[in-house]
Amino acid sequence: MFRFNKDMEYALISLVEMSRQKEFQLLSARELSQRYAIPFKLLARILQKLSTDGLIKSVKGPMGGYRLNEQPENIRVSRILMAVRGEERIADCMSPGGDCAQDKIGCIIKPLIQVFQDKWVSFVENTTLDEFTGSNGNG
Amino acid sequence: MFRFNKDMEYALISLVEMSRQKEFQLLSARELSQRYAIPFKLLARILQKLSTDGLIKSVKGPMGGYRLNEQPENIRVSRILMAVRGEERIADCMSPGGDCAQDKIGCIIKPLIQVFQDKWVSFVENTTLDEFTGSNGNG
DNA sequence: AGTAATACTACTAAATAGGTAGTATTAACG
DNA sequence: CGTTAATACTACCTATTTAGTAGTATTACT
Ligand code: FES
Ligand code: FES
Repeated sequence: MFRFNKDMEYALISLVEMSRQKEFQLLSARELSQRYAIPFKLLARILQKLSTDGLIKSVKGPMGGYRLNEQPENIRVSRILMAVRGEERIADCMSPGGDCAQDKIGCIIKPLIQVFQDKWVSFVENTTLDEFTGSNGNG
Repeated sequence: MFRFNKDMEYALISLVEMSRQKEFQLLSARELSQRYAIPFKLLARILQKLSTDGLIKSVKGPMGGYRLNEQPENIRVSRILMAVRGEERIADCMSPGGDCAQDKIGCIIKPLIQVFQDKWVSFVENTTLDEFTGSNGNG
């Protein structure tokens, strides 16, 4: 609960790495997979999602690979989440029209859940990739 | 990923309900279980965790049950999380001494993960139960 | 033609979440 | 003192989600 999963971790690693490439220089799934010991096919699938979204650009064939399609300062964490995981809420009842079983008497914790949801959305909307690419703490 | 699970949902419902009881009045697991259609044994186990933590007080025997052991304004969400789930981070590498596989070259996304971790902790530390007990939005 | 890259889909394994069951302990009440 | 209704604890099972594997198709450089 409330944990980054591997897909997001791999997506973030890939995007940060790409942001460090020289402009228009491509980075292949194979290269990333080996550099970070990430299962190749798994990583490829994630990169394809980022590509479908338009966050990154893909080039097929030998010498192909991926590169960022946006400036890091324009890449919001919310967009990465959307590309990799699709639309997601912190609880089912936060979906449009969604609700839990206690609708008759009114759910007593919905306001609480809503506060979490709003804060979360605000956070991922206001956090961009470039905030992290500069400082490379070891660890 | 980043979703409330049932345990937390049930814990929150229980705590908010207790905060609405008259002072020192007990609420039993059976009553809560029926009122919210929550599996009894499952709910009982969660309440026992809250009791072990000291968040709520338990009374055994007929006429027994649970009541809040703290003022709602002193119950931080972080404490509820700790009682129900134990120590948890948004990623393994956020644990003391923890790290991902890329320690040689320095993990490029650790600063990013750290930002999330810090913001998250700050949020759950600064959010208390009483912020929600007043407004009971239906839905 | 051969090869090295992405694209797509189906499947499997591992981990987590959610729920069930049974027994022990405690205390009110007749 | 026995019955009963409550919490306390532990083991187990099932369902869902996460993580990883496999195979094939497509594209384009050489
Ligand atoms: S409506 Fe969200 S938990 Fe009840
Ligand atoms: S140290 Fe946290 S993902 Fe690398």
